[in-house]
Amino acid sequence: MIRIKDIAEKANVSTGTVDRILHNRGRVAEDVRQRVLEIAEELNYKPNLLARALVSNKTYHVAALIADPSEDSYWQAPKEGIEKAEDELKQYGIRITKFFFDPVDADSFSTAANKVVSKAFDGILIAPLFYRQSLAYFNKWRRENIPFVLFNTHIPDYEPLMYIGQDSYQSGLLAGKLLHYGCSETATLAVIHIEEDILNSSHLIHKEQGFKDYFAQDGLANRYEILQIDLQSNSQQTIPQQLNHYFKSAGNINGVFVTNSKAYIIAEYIQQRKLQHIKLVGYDLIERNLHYLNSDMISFLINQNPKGQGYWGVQALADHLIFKKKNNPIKYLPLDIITKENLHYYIEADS
Amino acid sequence: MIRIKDIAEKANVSTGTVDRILHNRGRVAEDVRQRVLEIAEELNYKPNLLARALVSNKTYHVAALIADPSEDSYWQAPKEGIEKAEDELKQYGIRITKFFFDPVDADSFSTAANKVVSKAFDGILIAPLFYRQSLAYFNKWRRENIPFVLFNTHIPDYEPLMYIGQDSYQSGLLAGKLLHYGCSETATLAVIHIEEDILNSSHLIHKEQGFKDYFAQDGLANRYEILQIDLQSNSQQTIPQQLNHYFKSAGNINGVFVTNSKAYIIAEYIQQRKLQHIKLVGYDLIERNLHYLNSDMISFLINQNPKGQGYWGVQALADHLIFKKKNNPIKYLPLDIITKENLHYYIEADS
DNA sequence: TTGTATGCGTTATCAC
DNA sequence: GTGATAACGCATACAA
Repeated sequence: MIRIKDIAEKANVSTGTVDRILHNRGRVAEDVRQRVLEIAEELNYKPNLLARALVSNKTYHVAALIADPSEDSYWQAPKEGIEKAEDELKQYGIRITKFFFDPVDADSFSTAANKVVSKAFDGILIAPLFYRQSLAYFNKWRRENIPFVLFNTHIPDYEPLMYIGQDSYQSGLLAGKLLHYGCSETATLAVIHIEEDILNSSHLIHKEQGFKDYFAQDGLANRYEILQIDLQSNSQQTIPQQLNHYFKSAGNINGVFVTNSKAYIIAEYIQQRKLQHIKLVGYDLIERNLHYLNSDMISFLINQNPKGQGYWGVQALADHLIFKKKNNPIKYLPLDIITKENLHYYIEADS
Repeated sequence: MIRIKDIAEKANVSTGTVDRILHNRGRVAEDVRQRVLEIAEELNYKPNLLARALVSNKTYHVAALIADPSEDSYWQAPKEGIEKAEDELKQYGIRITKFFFDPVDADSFSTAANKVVSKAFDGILIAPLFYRQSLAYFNKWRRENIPFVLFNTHIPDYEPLMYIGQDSYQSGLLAGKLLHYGCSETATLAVIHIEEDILNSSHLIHKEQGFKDYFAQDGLANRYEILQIDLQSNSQQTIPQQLNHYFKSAGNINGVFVTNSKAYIIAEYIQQRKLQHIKLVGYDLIERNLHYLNSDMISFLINQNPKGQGYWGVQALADHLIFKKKNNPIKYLPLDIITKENLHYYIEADS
């Protein structure tokens, strides 16, 4: 392994000079600069990250801005991922402060983001559930050169350090495949959005589009009918009543794709109405879904590794802050297909 | 973060003394020993792994004993995983020497293992495909206190540092679920072993057992017929001929589970005979399988993350050698369900 | 039996 | 512009 000292000796300068060149701190003669850079290149110098991390025993304060797990248990997993990463990285000087907001309340998001802004953090991990509210903060952090990592929801064009999360469109395609495989040659399928403001959630639209595009491929187009259903509990009818209506008018529904983590609502309905033949695909390993996965009401859950999203988000910030490593600006986590039989590998994934 | 120095000050001794106590190097007064250990406990001392790795810039020589990828392309992935880990760990002093053997030749395994034994390595990663031949080496390494990690094939009772790999029985259950989900209320299914000496491969038996047990559960037992088929190309008939025979005598086969990475052989047969309605589940993301996965001849491939097995195997040795960390003695990697639509996350998984 | 000094590779400060 | 040098936390050789 080549050290700075090796480069220095070969170039007949001191380690201090080499260091200044390698870090672009100026105060060096141009010819020396050229020579040293050439030698570093030639020797294929790679800094020793251990030594670097050891010497810079600075504390880095990172803010994590996520939805409150007590409002929506889905957010428990990202929180755990963040905490796991913090645990591993705290000896390298990473400190994390978490800020929670209500996932259905844009104002609470802004309130939390304002708290973050008032504190001067070295890096920020954020799940920008609210598009419009997020933009101003992104601009501010970009101006101030504070690195921020997005996860769960992608908002391009604001140069985050990284986006970590799902490929929504692709997951819709996958859901299509799973229902197609489980249904006969011809079938009626429903895409159901539950308790969502669809127009404000581009990722739901992408999921639906992926699902529909799956069945638009050669030979499938006229054999499968795709319904789009919207369920909101705050209307005149309860959700089961609304479902009664849809299921009656559709005649016979063979498969259902729920675009968020609320598949358990459909599963419950299926169970009560004894419609077990309906294949059901949804998202996310939350407890109420797992219950129906284990009783075979839900066929498959697509897992977007929410814990991993939190974990890798913090790791990306650490790579940047501590190790000055460069990462890809985007990291899609695998779309894991979960069924009763492989579930436990994914919920015990603690190593 | 608590340092050795902090403990030393609190105990009114020097850092050298604390160090000797913490590492059990003796030459300390018993009362001092007690006091220091108490203080370390009380302060919750955690050694700084960075500093430790930095100072002990020893080179650790690790041997990796795997099957030759040019004999069976499945082994390309473990090899890549090993190389990826080596790349990450070489700055911490890990050097890996790879030894290849022919996966169908027990003698070549012994030859390779003998080479390993003659060299004095600090740690060994091994895929013990041949049970009987492996045992003597395990005993030797255990006697000499050389840590060895098993992957791909589990041989308990010899105290490896760790086993990393698949849970064969569970993967059989999973295959059962996938075929059950894709078939109608009643069906005939085949478990096919291809080119294997089954009696000598306990993991194939476990897979088959898991598969059968899936269909032994309540309500399924008398609706599904399970055939067991053995294919060997070195008999009088070609494999397609043998398949003709089985398929004819069975009447109608609706689904096939191939217990190793050779599902492509069945896929080819299905395609040529225009039996596309047959659902096919197999193992492993090798190129010939992927081709048929993409053309929908193969419905699902179960991935056992062979690259991850190599990678984590080396990591486990490094944790032990460099960081003196303790790991669980067993690590089952997730049984990933792969279909055309989520495939690319698993083959590009390089981050 | 105990304490001190030195070095690992990098960074940062300071004197020249 | 440049080159010594100290420091990060740990391990260890050697002096006491």
